[in-house]
Amino acid sequence: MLLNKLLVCNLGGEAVAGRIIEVEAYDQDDPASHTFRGRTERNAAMFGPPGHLYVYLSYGIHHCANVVVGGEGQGEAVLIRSVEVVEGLDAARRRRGNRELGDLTNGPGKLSQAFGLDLSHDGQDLCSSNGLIRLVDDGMLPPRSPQVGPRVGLTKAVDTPWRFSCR
DNA sequence: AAAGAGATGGTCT
DNA sequence: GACCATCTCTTTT
Repeated sequence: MLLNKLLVCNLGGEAVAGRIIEVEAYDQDDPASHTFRGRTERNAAMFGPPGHLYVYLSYGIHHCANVVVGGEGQGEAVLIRSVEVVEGLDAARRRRGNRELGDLTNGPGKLSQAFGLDLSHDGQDLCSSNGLIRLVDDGMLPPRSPQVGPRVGLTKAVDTPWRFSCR
């Protein structure tokens, strides 16, 4: 379960951490998934070992971050759609053009920008203790039990109810 | 408050 | 050459 874990990044000398509050799942049988048509150069990380990062460029402008799940060769990942910054707010806001908190990391492209993530971080291990990008379970309980709903922002398989949030 | 359009570039056919 | 797992700004109600 990825919800309520912390994404911790130390990039460009600026540490930013955030609590994951919304995610969206993709697997190889999903027409909307990048892995639907098999392995390519771009989606290679999704077929790699779980616990690694998959970053792709969206609409030529934004970066989106996923956590690889499932087993190696499975082509499954979970897109991080929204987080709540708990550390490094100054750096996050500077990268986001000094935007208000409610507009800071409430979208996959926005949070990647706030955390300084880009294509160069594709495939990174999120579980190694000395990594610059990490996924941390701090044992905190979710403020709300997880909600399930249809996915958004897609053109295929829109109704597959694989969006989860605890907002 | 809601709806529409343009930006922009890597990846795949 | 077409397609997008998005965001922001502008226009319209």
